[in-house]
Amino acid sequence: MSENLGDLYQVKEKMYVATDCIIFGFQNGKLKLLVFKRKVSPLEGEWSLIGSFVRLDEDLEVAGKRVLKESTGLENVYMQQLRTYGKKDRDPGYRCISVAQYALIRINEYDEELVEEHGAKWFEIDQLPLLILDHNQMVHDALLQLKQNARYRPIGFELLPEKFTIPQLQALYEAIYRRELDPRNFRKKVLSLNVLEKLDEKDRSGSKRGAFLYKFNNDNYRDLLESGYNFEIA
Amino acid sequence: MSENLGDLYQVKEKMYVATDCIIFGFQNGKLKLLVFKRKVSPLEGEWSLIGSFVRLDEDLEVAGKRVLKESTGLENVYMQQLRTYGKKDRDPGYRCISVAQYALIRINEYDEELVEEHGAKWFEIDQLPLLILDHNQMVHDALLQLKQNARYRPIGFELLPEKFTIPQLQALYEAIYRRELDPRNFRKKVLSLNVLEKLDEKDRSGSKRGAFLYKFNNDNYRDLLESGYNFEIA
DNA sequence: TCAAAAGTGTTATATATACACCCATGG
DNA sequence: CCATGGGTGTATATATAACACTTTTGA
Repeated sequence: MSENLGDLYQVKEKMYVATDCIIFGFQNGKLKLLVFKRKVSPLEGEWSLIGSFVRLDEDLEVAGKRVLKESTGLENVYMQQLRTYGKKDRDPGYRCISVAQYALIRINEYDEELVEEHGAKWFEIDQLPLLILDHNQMVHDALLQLKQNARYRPIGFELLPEKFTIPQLQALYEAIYRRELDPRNFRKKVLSLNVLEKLDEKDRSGSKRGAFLYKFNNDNYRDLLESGYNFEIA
Repeated sequence: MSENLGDLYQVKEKMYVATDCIIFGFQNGKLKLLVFKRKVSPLEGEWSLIGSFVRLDEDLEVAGKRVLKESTGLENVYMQQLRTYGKKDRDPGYRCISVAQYALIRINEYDEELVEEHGAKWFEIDQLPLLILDHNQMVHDALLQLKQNARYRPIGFELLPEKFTIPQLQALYEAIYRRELDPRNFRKKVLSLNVLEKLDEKDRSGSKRGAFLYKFNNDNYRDLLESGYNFEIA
């Protein structure tokens, strides 16, 4: 029923609707992307994002989560619609529009076997291979939105393990913003937001001295959002 | 070819793809929306956004511009994809996803006859009627994005006539942000951006004394964007 | 003992906010 | 001559940016 003018002209043509997932992870101070090697023709053997056709009885959002689960085993992941790519000749085979969605996952939690089974591989964000169709464009747009989004919501936390150190968090923001941040200013700012809980443990993987672990406090975050504050960092 | 996992399962089903336009205008200090009275069944006589099915040989973006032209006569309008609405039962008739796009138009430039022909009407943004399907949700989302977008790009200018006064511009931002702004601070800020050209004419429609008209300087705007500046106002 | 990362405070600068009066004009 | 909206400047508070040294510890 979303026709209006369409009705008047009696032009009603169905087309394929796909969804492609831009899966971000963060490891060793680097922002990474999970990319898939196509096992089927056409374009077999080329790199692409992980996607699927949307089924008739399936919400768009559900389709995205299904793809993510099928390829990484993960559920309950932060996922957000990016935009829809609908150039008429974007897919040379047949008319197909694609709703791109991006996911932020904890890279230590995914199912490695499943990922391998799907011929997927993590690439550093600035060492991406050529992807099929408009997938490089999708990644480019997703990075831009991630950058903007990170200013207003603490989505950085979605990419870190439950317990993380402040230097790790800083490295993540540096990777997203693609610039260095001052450690004193960063720490001051992020602690002033009052959404981090300091734990008694230390993580010694990054240095001999070790850095204190923190975890994210969701309640305080909600309060903060409601009070109209924003998470602009650096 | 955007299938991947989809291929593996051989699930390939076509569906309808529509586009709906959220058309904003600004008049007498009020933000307004152009809404359409359905002339066809089902839901005949109900208010809805203006939309159409996307044709097989038509870019998504082109479909949006076509709808806008067919309903208002306008071309070369600022238009931007909002997001895609794809709940499986959003349209009770058949499976149809809709790519919402919003347009900012100069309310003094549209083709009144054409609009009337289509049974369309301007509503003030906070006096909108109930719209069909998820169209109220679309408007809600568009308003939010407009608000956020206005902070970083001078899209306010798209809604004003070519020549406008600073009080008009302020009223527009007040309508978008839904709060009052201080006239001294607003003027200072907006002039400091160096994208306004003061003209020798005055507009006396708002007061006896009259207010100087300005126009928007696109070249300086481009420079400003490149230098990384943002248009955050108030 | 030293290399390497963690942690800490202060100052300067820029930006945002608050605020009140005069100006020009048509009616 | 007065009511109405247009136009202006300054002082304060807040946020951001710049900057260098001490601590801890395993190798």
